[in-house]
Amino acid sequence: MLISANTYTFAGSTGISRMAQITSIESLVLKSVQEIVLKLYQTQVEETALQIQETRKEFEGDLTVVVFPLLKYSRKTAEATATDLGNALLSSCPIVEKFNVIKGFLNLVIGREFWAGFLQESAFDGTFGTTGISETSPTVMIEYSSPNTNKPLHLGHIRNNLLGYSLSQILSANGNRVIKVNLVNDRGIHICKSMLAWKLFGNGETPASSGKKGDHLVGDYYVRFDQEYKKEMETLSHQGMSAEDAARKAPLMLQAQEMLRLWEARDPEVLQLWTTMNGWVYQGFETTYRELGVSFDHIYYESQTYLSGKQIVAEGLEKGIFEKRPDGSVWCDLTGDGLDEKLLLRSDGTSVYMTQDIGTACQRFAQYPIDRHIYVVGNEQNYHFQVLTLILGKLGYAWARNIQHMSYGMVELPSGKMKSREGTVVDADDLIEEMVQTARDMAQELGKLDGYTPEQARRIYDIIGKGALKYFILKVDPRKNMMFDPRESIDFNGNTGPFVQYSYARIRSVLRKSAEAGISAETGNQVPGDTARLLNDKELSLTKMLYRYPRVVREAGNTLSPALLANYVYELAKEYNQFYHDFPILKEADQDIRALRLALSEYTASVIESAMSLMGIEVPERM
RNA sequence: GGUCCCGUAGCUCAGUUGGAUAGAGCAACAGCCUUCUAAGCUGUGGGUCGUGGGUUCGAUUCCCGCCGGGAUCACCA
Repeated sequence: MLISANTYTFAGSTGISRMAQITSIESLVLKSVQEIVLKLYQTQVEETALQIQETRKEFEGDLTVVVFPLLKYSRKTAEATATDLGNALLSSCPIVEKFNVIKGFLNLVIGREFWAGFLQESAFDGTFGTTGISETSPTVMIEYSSPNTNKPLHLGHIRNNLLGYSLSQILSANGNRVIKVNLVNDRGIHICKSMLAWKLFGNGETPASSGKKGDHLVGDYYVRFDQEYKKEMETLSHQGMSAEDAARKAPLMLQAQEMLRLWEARDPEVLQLWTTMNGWVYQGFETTYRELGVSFDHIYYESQTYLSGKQIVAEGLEKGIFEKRPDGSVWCDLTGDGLDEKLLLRSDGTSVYMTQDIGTACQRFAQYPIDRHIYVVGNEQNYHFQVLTLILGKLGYAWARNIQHMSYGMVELPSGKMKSREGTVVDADDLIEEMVQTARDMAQELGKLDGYTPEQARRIYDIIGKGALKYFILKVDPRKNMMFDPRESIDFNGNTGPFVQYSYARIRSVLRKSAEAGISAETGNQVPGDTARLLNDKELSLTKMLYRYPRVVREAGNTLSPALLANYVYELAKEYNQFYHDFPILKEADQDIRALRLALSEYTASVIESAMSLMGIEVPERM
């Protein structure tokens, strides 16, 4: 459809050349093998039946053809088959320089000319590895963040936001038109709880009067409600009431429910309070979003969309897709799909979470030409999204199949699970500040930024602290639960964001010095004509790693996994650091070799910057 | 109880559509700064891939059972 699986553009938008549009070496070899098998064994094999993979490090070669599946056609031993194939490839496939056979594995060495050509023809300018938008680019809506307005954001939200933003970047880089949306849950009983507590115990406190960040202030009253509510329940049970009754009949709970009724009846006083307190929260959220570097193209509020699902449910009821019970509640029977029955409207006619999501989905697909809709929501809601798509399908919406739940795992702490009410959450703002603080302490201890103005230094602490946090979270496979150990997250060595950033900063330093010395323009580094001859082993393996980048970007898009980029960029930085350690760059006497190393350095920096930006991580010029 | 997810080094994690002797980081120990940033580089030790079967040329990967952990099945969102 959009891009064929095996091709991509070497050069950016400009450099059209003989190699500008080339097929990857894998598909090239694949085709050759197909032809050879047809010729030698008179058999037409499917591409999927052929196995070509990257050669493992401990063997010589770049690509490996696994010949076991071909033995039934060749009717020879694995070694003989592999050797036949190898010889045939040598003559038919010019990029194959030599081969070796170990057991049933045919290891192919790709010639140096190919790698040199790759370096010469590619535009390492930030577009490398990415696919631009075209006429036929699909539109992808991606919902993430989706906070409640009764408490500040915590570590769990951070994972959601970082994933959501990174996925938008990755999908954009894969030639999609991405629309980032946020659905703010700004109404409901939990919102009323903090409103009520503020009204009863707040004494008119405002963010301005107390100096508190708005979302934190409101969150404090949410906690306060819970404390006071518990006290009431205790009193009631001392008076002989059952725990269940106490929970239901505590005055605070009744008052909160009354407040929700008034809100739905658009009581002016309640609406006023609601508008004011939500306003505080939004200001707080805005700050946190800005600090995290995430953004949205459109923000939906549940207060504006929660009614829209009711109409659709009513229509479904008429068509007999749903059923009404004697008490007036409306249900969807999913027992035929192996699930339970699902409530869609309460007996009092009010809507539930599912009703709202049905409504917003319909609204969005009507409003935008969406080809695909991704919800970045925790795996605790797997059931919800399974039901949502099923119901939309039953309602006859063909686009229901274009809905995808990007289900990510929970963040756990060494102390166990995070629970808002028990105060065991890691607050988002606190965490960000701590990481930036740590970056500062460490930089000062190492004397890294001597000579920088305080503003410049602060900017860099910011980049490093946030880089550490983002990388720590994004490097884990999003589908899996992850452990967040604060002590470990603050480590800036090894497989961490700062390690990658440091590698970048060091390259930039070399490039600055080379520009100062007039050796080359900072962006004008080009590999020399006889690169194929000059490349040493380390430079060659660095080149091969750069070559892999476009594939990694695609794979990250296909699997919706920023972790692939993190793993890749870490490997790349490690590879470069070894090269940097082992070979002089500016001090290299041979001008051609020096030019080659400068170019490789610049290309590496460019790919690091690109990969990191797809994760929403900035890189510093110095650190 | 039904459905679903997870189990890889002491800890945190990688491990491509099934492929060769299962890899990193942290932690521990030992080296490398008169040379482009040592937030770096190099080396050592560390594993019955939870467990028992099955599928096949080959299983950490696919299927089944069991053990252990988690999520969910609300007139909460």
